[in-house]
Amino acid sequence: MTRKSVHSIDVARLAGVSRSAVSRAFTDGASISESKRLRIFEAAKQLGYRPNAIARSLITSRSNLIGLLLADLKNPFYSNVLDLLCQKIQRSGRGTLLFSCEYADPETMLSNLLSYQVDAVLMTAATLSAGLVEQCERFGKPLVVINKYTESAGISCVSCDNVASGQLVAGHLVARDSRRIGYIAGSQSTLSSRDRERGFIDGLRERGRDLYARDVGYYTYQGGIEAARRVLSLLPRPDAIFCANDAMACAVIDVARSEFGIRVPDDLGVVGFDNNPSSAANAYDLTTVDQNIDDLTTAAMNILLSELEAPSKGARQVVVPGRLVIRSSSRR
Amino acid sequence: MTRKSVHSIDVARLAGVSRSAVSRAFTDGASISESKRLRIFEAAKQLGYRPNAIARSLITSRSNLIGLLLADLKNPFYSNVLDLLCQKIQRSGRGTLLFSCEYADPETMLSNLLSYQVDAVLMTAATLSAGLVEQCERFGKPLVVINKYTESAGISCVSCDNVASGQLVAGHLVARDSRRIGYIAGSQSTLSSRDRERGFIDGLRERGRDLYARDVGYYTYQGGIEAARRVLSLLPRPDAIFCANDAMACAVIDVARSEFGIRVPDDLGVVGFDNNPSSAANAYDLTTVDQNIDDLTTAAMNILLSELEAPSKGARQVVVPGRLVIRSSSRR
DNA sequence: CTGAAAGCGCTTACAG
DNA sequence: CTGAAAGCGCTTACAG
Repeated sequence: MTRKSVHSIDVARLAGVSRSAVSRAFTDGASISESKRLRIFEAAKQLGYRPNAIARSLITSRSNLIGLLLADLKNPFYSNVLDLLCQKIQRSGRGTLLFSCEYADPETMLSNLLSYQVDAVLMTAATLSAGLVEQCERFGKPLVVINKYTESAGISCVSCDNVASGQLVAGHLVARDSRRIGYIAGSQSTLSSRDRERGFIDGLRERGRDLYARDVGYYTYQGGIEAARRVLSLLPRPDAIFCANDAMACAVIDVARSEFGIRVPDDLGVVGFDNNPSSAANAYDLTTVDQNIDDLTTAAMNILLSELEAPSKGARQVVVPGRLVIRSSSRR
Repeated sequence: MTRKSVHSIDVARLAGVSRSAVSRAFTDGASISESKRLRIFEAAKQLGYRPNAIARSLITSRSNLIGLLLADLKNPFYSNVLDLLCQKIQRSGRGTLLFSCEYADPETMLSNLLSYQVDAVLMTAATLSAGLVEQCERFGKPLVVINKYTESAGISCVSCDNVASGQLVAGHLVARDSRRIGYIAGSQSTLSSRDRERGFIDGLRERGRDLYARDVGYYTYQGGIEAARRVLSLLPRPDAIFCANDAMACAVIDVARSEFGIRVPDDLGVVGFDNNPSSAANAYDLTTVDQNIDDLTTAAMNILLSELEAPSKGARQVVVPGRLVIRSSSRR
């Protein structure tokens, strides 16, 4: 049953040509007569032949594979990023080799990726260790990082303009005349949360306000629940809270309504970050910052592709503006 | 800068052995003395060598890659499935080659997968066409389908027990004494939605009830909104609605509360399917059926791995029971 | 246990 | 445009 698989030589015989010709028929821009190419395609179709991408990779030293290093796929932000990246990689005629850093060492996963000779690496997981960067450099593979950057390093990275987005939110909350304004951070260690906070605080200061309260929710719904309980226990109560992501913002709304009897937005304005699809649902109708994932992933792919064509152009940094989406959770 | 990459011959020279020995050092169970293996590892580490997985694949005709054919990654159910599969594939010492069928022809994507000589194929996307099955068979690659099965075909598939789960929900709603019970289907064409409906209706009948209303929401929040508007306009109104997934169930709750002033669960019990993380949030606190994704993906991997060890055992079908998670959206 | 040699399936200068 | 030949980096009988 497991029939012997078909190779270029089989196609060559059937079409009455050489293996070289078969190879050329499947190579864009190779010099081969149109009639011969057609004859070969005919034979190939009849036999169900497609070139072995593994053998091709070995000889051309281009695998046409992009390596992805991800984590936290339960978070809709990351799964949406993956979705778009995967589609864009496909559209470029390549394939996606995926490794998750959840419960796995990022350097080992990168090493796996590189052993498959991926042409380039995209990552959103893990903080950018020196080892990761060095490994990519040693293999001469372009590395593009999405939304997880270090301040240092000459690494190409694409991220949302977290500082400016924080400022946007500050402007919005001041405009609605919130007085006691809180911030719930994602985690202390991520630059994205710190940048959002920095922009937010700067934005408040510029408008003559100070941060009234601050807590940490670790980017999770449950963490948000606990932070919300602490922050909403303050007296006088905050009248607006900005959260570093949507999951925590939804938690704040839930705690406010069900445990404190606080009306949202009347007594409390709430703003999130990410614009997750579910944040738009009526029950939350959450004001949030859209990170423009489509632009983010397009920018990442553009860097990657141009780096593949002409390597070593040096690192590029792209910052994509965030878009404030005002919904009823912060109306007044 | 792009330093010449290091190959087994370089390691061999440094360690003073043959290339064969280097290869054996990196092959589990190959006969090589322990001292030599250590010496080789030493040299390899010094040079930063790892065997080229592409070359290895070519010669062994095993790529250690599992091909995934997915779609609808925006749906948390599928992104959670991907997350678990990817981790389990990694843990088996393999890698994940991912293609999305969103806006792409499934047969072409499968062909891409096969051109990379994946050892097996897992799919949740697309309905199982004859072409897909035939292609896998011709290449002698095991194929396991998750939650998208046809009634025919001798294909290994793993799915939630949709019929029994529908019955569970029926039992629950009758027990809470709902009288006018509705069902909102996912789509007519998916067997999963039809099976849930069949089990549900059977379960109602067994308890002497009939379905009071029925509509279709295409598995989306927006589709659920529209279906909810129609179903909730019926007079007398339904007093319970079972939806084929959580997104539609949340839509029903939102429409009931904000457009009809209906109290959930007091005036209307709502039950979903999937147990998405966000369905547990206070605002919905949704009763739902958990598909046990962890069991589902484990079962799929088990079939795959045993098929890789001893091919052609014939198709296996695994049905994983669903678990009814009762929350406040259906309490009385 | 060990090394020399053949070969995995392809592509690509090279010479015509 | 075309084919014969070399070679991509590895693994694995084979003989010792």
